[in-house]
Amino acid sequence: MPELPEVETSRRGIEPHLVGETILHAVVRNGRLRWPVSDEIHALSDKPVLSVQRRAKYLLLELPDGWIIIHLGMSGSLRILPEDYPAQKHDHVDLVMSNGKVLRYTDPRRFGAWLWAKELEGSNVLAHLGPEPLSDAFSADYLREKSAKKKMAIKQWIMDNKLVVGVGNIYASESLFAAGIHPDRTAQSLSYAECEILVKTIKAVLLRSIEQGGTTLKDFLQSDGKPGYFAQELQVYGRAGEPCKACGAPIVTSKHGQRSTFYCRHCQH
DNA sequence: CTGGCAACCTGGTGGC
DNA sequence: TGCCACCAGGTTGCCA
Repeated sequence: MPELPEVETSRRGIEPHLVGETILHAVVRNGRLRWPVSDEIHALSDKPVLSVQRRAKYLLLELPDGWIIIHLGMSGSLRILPEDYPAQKHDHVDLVMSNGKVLRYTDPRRFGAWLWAKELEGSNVLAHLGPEPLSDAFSADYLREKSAKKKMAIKQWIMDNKLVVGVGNIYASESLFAAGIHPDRTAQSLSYAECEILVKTIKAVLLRSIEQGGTTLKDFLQSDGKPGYFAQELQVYGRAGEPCKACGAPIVTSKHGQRSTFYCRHCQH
């Protein structure tokens, strides 16, 4: 479920329930995630939450002596629940709060992560990440310069976290469609004008999805249990064989790396 | 350094 | 109903 808009939606959903409250302790039912849940998380006790932040697709809970770093992987989600709410099969981690609620992490595929870092700068997972897509650092000048010698397909390149973070498989296809750029184009082949358009459409697509509360695919729910509504606005993702909303030609699908790509042959060049 | 791709894990779907 | 192949929102790590 989680691309950047889903993570930001989760962040906004949980923040008011955590900041100013105290984590009494954690309950780790299954610590075998992408990496083992950090020892410091098992050992949490009586720590106030100072802030809830986000970097790329990582959620960052600031405590007085360090940071809880959470990644939702492919199938993870976070909800705020009453502390006596029964745990289900894939509910792997709870943070039990002083306000009678729990932050519950559910992740069937266990590709997610719960890590601890004393300082964010010392975190392996956050090192080497590119700029945030919604920041001024992600600009046409930047994209053009970084792409000058890249022969990689632009679809794969915009999904590379070293270039820019937060553009996942759904929004890569959606952004390229909105920009009218064919996903097979090499990164270095984009003109400056195309870099400008692509940067602009990536920001617009992500912002719009955040406004809509993320994309509902399979079972993504916001932290209050409501669905995200961006799926209704998807132009190409998951629409193979259906008519392009702009020209009526059938949307086609292909692969870049191991990931499905969706595009319109007529509208994207 | 780059690019390609297998791997991590579970569940849902569609074909036979 | 059963079995099996294949698909899925992300990221790392190993290989050539």
